[in-house]
Amino acid sequence: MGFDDLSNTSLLLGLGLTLPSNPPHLISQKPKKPLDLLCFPPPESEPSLTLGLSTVDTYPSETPDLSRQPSPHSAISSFSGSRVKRERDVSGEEIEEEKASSRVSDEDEDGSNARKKLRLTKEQSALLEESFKLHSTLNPKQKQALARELNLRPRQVEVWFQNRRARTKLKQTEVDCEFLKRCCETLTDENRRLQKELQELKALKLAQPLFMQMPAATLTMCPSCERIGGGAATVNGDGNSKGPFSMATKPRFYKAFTKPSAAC
DNA sequence: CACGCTGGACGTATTACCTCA
DNA sequence: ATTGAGGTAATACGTCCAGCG
Repeated sequence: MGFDDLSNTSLLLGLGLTLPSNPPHLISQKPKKPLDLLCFPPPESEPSLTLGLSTVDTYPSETPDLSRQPSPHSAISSFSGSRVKRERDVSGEEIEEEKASSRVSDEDEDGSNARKKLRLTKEQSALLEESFKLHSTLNPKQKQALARELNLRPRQVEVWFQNRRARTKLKQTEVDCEFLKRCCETLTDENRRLQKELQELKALKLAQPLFMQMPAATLTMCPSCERIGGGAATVNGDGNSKGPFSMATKPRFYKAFTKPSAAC
């Protein structure tokens, strides 16, 4: 995902309590470790500051729609009591599978124990990718089937999925980081511009005699926010509004809003 | 040949669940 | 019925390092 893709998305900046909003596949699973902090949206119901994209497709590989397919444990959870037994049975199969697999062995032909690097074929990689798109985690049956299909050991399939998850997450983190950096730059620029505007307005106010100041009715209003005079927000003598969320209650007649504030 | 990158493999920590005393 | 210990399995994470360009 490049930043070109982000151009069509709106930015969400929120501060407050977030209700648990775990994706379905996480709800159906047994609760595991706390989710990664970079997960969007934040899963914990604590006060949080979020900055994210409004599009749901932002993290396709991280939050695949697993609600339509069995998650690694949801398929087993309905068996509750026999869960471990079933998994152990499958693990037994795995051992047999590993013994039977002739493609890779822990030892080389010459008997040395050096770590031999497996190179997956294009077909194997493609099938694994395809499978990962469907579900980023595998239940034992799926792992078994995939391993059989690929002529690999289940352990290799498992490792591949582990690495794939980790590296997908890493990549996404880098993208998020880059995106947040850009947001930060933009907001810094905006802040600088507004500070400058404020200074100029103050200077203008001091320079003008009181009677020459424009009556409120002639002031230009920001067309997009239209907050002047609206609502219950009151403006004190300094132009500062009272109330927790009011802003931009002072008209901005400078520069005629050639560059309306992003806050509007 | 050296170097950096990619990705397969592994070790460890954590968590959940089960069995059993 | 409850509880705590021990065992097992799955996953995340960090790291190593072979192989490749």
